[in-house]
Amino acid sequence: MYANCLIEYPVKTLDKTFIYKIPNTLLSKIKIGMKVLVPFNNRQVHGFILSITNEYNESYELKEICAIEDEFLILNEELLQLGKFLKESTLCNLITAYQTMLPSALKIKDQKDNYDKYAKYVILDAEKPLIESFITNHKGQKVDILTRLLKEPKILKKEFNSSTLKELEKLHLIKIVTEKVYRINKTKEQIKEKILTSDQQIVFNSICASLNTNKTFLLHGVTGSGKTLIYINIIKEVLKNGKTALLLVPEISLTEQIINIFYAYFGSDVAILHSGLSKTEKYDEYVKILNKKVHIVIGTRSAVFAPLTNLGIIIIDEEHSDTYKQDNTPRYHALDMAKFRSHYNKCPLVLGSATPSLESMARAEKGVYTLLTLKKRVNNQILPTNIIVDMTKELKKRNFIISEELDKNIKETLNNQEQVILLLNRRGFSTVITCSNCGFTYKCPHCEISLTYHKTSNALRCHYCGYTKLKDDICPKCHEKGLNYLGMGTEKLESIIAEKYPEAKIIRMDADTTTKKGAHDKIIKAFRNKEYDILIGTQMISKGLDFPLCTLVGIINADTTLNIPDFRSSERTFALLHQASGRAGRSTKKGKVIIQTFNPDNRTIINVSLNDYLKFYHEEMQIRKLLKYPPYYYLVNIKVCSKDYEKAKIYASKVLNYLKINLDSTCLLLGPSTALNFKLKNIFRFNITVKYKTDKILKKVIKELDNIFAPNKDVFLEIDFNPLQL
DNA sequence: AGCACGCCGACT
DNA sequence: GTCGGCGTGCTC
Repeated sequence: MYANCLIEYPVKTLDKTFIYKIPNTLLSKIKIGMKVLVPFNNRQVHGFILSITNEYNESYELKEICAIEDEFLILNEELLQLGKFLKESTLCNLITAYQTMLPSALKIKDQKDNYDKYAKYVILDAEKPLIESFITNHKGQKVDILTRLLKEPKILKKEFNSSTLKELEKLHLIKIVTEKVYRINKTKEQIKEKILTSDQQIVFNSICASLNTNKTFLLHGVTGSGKTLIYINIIKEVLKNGKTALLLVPEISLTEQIINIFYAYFGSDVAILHSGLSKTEKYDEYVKILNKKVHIVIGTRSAVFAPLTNLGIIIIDEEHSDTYKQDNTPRYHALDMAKFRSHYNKCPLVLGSATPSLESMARAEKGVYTLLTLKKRVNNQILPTNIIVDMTKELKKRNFIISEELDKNIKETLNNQEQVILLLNRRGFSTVITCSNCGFTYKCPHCEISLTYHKTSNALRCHYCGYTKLKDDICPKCHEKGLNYLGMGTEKLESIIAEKYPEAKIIRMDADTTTKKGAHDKIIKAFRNKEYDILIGTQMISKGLDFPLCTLVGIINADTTLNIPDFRSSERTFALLHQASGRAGRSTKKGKVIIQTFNPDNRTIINVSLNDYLKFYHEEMQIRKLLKYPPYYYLVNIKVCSKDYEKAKIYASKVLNYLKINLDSTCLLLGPSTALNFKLKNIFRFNITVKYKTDKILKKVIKELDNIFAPNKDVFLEIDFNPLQL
């Protein structure tokens, strides 16, 4: 028998299988998907067995497989195929695909010692009557131990004095056993079952009616409409059928609440997978899944590769979130992987969001996905009232940061013993020039995208098409000398607020205050327990959190994300502001949201204030159609990278030429332009973007291009299909 | 990737 | 004469 093996090195030249003879000693043990050790070019290397054959008729002599690395870690048929799909959709090496699918402790290179954790337990070693008679005839700790063991099947050894245990062991009354334990252990809690509302019931029913199909559902539910409860009920249904469930969430730390609810409902039947776990914890959780100890997996992006078998449902919560796309190789989208698994397992895929991505909504409109809508919040709470404040007017009143309206409302809310959330998204790092007099921002005439200021060249530039304009001090709209840099961090805001409202207790949550493990959870819990009155934070406070006492949300500057030079900036802004406003008034009291902006006429901001996703969606679709962006066109971004500026530049135009010749006229080409991170780690990168309608020819051409560049040493390509950022 | 083979320059 | 530079090519 012979085996085709994939070698551990992630290089193009080794991106193929090598054939080995299976020695007789291993014949019975070896299986497809196993990690093995093989001789390779006078060394021993790790590899995966991809297939086994009994045919071999080449002329050269074969080497034998040395050993099985891990008898129990096996990539099953589904995962092996999923890896191939991952390779195809991102053009990475096959070994890279399999490596990304495994937790770090099980990656092929990791010289695995033993990550398994064991514990010693005491169990009974005699019949019940014998134990009972011993108890009646004796006294002391020995009796205590035995009495407890009659009630509990096993008890941790370290709870008792070991010499006492030894005596009992000698009498053959107890035994000490070693068992594998998992580092994370949760138990079910007693919870009062919530009944679905009639709207929720309708959604639940239509998904349940399709449990044995690979339909994709888009669940568009307003903030606070109780999507989590629907997920729980569907999963219960799936478990009843003996199947398993996969729930993807954008970021675990922000979704602590969901996890806790699931632990409460399902206890040890849940495994979690995310970056916050230690290597060993992750290993444990993975092994739990592999050993079929759990039926439910909750996790972030890479959890889409969880080795669950017999999947009955896949749910992607906050479907629109950017975190589902990996931003380094392989640049996959969890949604695509989920679709593959949904087809493979013939199980439905549910995409949930209050602000679906335009791509998903468009597919739902076309009937590719089944659209399910939850229009009402549970208990019929009304959505918050949104007030737009024109900051250009406030500036004239010398209110730079807090408008009169917001100030008034903060005071009122504090007086009512209610809570305030202030959102300031300073993620827009690239300096944007805005006129403080009239709110004007520069836009590229070709791309309708904000221009970015480049200090080195003293120019404004479009990162999409390369359009460049010299820096100007005078605003072209109002002809005043009002052009200004925008930018203030949460830290500065905190001190301003502290000064303005000295009686209020303030807490800040952003990347700086949440570096430590568990810091997120601490801040959230403290705020929910009303230890603080005002929460200041970046976008991380906007998602899925539930603060019943919060009735006011203030958005300090709604424009920061709007001005990021990206065709998705409107979509992101809408999602962020809508999510943030959804934090207000989730309990009995009505919420209020104050949106401060320099662009009060901006369609996105107006639609946020109207709480109208569909209106936003339709308007934004018009713009995408006009500018030929997704979902009307697909995008692929090719970065031509080199340490040598000239080489990068020359090869970029070569790539462009190659594409021009080989692609048909329905494909549109942009660039080469300098990429957003033009010079990163001393590597220069040029962007070329292709807009296309069908990927039939395109995939082939890009693949070919990739192969042409593979042997090149000083220039390399980074290819990103469906990029979120260019 | 990593190692052998190979063909040219400055040294005991 | 020989040690060693890293260019090229191959790995079941």
